[in-house]
This record gives sequence, C-alpha cells and structure tokens, in this order.
Amino acid sequence: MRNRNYALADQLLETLEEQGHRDTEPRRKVVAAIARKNRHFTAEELREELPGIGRATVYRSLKLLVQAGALCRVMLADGALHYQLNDSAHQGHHHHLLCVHCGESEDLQGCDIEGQLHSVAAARQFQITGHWLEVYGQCYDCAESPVVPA
Amino acid sequence: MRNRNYALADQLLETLEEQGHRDTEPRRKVVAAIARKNRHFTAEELREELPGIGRATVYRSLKLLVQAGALCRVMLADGALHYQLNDSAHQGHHHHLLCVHCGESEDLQGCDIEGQLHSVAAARQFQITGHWLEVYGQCYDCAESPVVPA
DNA sequence: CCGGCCATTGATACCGAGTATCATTAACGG
DNA sequence: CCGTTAATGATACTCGGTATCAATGGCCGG
Repeated sequence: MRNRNYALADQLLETLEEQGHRDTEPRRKVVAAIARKNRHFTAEELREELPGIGRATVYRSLKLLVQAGALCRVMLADGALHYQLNDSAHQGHHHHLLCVHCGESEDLQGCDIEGQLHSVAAARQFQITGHWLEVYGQCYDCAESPVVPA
Repeated sequence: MRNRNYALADQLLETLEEQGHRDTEPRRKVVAAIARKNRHFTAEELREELPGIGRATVYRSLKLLVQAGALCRVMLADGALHYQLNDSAHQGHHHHLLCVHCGESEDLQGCDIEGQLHSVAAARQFQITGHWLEVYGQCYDCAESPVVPA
C-alpha cells in the first residue's frame, strides 16, 4: 500500500509535468498527501496535513489536478465541496453514489443519463453541453447496520 | 404584469404566514422584490435592490422561501448559486436546463432520471434518497443567433 | 557548471456567500 | 392595550477560495 501511494504520487506529479508544470518541493508534498487519501476530502483538511505549505499553494495544486482530470470535485448532500482522486478506471466524466451515512462514494457508470437528457432536450431544441449530477443515499453496509451517531 | 407581481408577492407572503411566520414590513419588501424577478438571481443582487433592509433579513427570507418550496436554488455552470422562483406548475422536485449564454433557465420534467438512477443503484444495493442535477447548454435562441459578448 | 528567466511560492489581504450574536423593535393574540 | 415572542439589523465572524506581489528556486541554454 505504501508502494502504491508512492507510485500514485509520482504518477500525479508526472501528469502535472506533462502539462508543463514544474516539479517543486511543496508540490511534491501536496501530491503525496493527496495520494495518501482513500476518500474524498476538503481543501482545508488537506491543508491541515501540510503545515508549512502555504494556503494558496494547496489550492493551486488542487486546481491543477482537477484540470488534469486526476481529481474530481464532489458536492456532498450538505453542500460541502470535497475533492476525490479519480481512480485510473474512471478518469472521464462520471457520477457518484454518495452515502450520506458513512460518506463513502462509489463511482457510477453504465448509466445512460446523458442519452436520456439529450433526447429530452432535443425535443425542446436545447443543446446540452454539460451537466452536474450527484446522487445521495445509503450504501449497502449502512442500510444493513445503521449506525446511530452519538 | 404589475398585477401578477402583486398577486405573486401576496401569495408568497401567505405561504409564509401559513408556516407560522409573521407578516412584517421588511419581509414584504423582500418578497415583493423577489416577485418582480423574472429570472434567477443571487442573494447579493437581491440585497442591492433593497437598501435599508438588513443583510441577514434578506438571507433569512430566502431561506424561508426555499424551505417553503417557493424558491429553488440553482447552481450555475461557474458554480455560482442563484435563486429562482418556482412557478406554481413546478413546485416539486425538478431540474433545470440552463443556457450558459443568456442565462435563461427552463424547467425540465417528463424525464425519468429518478427511475433510471434507482434501477442502476438497485443493482449495487444502494438506496437512493436524493440527488442534485443541473444541465447546461444553449437554448434554441442562443444556438440560432449566438451573441458574442463585447 | 553557471547564470538568468520565469514559474512558483507563501504571506497577506481580500472576496462572496452565508451564519451567529444580541440588543432593539414590532406583530399579533389574549 | 399589553406582554410575549418573533423578527430585525448592526456587527462580527466563518468558510472556501482568489488576487497581489516580493522573494525563491527549477530548469534550460550556453
């Protein structure tokens, strides 16, 4: 797992370099911290793990990684914006099933939302260029054993 | 139209009274300003039209109207949160087709997103409790005569 | 290997959208 | 008409993010 994280961090850094961005010390640290995450996180959470790294640098790195497609933004049910690593299988456009209980998120694919939207929109001569979708609910585990918060 | 706006304002106020909220002078002014709107707007826009009304009062009124279902929140493509009057036909859950050009929004119904999501989620034993969807694109008018901003 | 250009950094201030606090005001029910 | 209590508005604060800008340090060309 440690190895996987190192590899992931390097991969992310490489992605950034391919886009013409420099390989700097602070950037390495930010990317390494992100690679360690196994769930979505907020920018502030990340920043707290990186004392000594400037606030702006953390936000800049996040923005670059989102642009590069390595991270995606996830809107939680309460409106909070989180960031999540795209696993290599789902780099493209996809949606999330977000468990409002445990906060886990599953990628949702094999869902023809786009097709359906296009056909409805076509009837009104509206040309769709994009959309934003988040789905909230309970994952299997939480539905089975609902944990009541203290 | 003036009549319609007055009627709408009264209707909104009435809705709030039904929920047990008082009929106050500032509230009347806020509601009247909202009733005058024919498109989505930000809280700050609204506030600028209401000098003399406290910031908090404007936000409180918006919140009450959203809770009452008379207003809905709309997320624009750039991430800005706007508010929009629900016309009486679409009080329930619905989505928007947002034109990124002119900013117009059309309500989207007759679209079985829910059904489709449920069937995909069922396969993973995920229980959907809600979702958030915004659709961006170009409306018919803007696609026909694309206006290039100055 | 060195020098310089320029991307990057981090401190700081700022911004937008909204909430918390709290003393004052005013709605409205008895 | 009066008291209760909701509502108001001034203010300060929060949260998430961006703008500014002088100082730093990658990296490329010589």
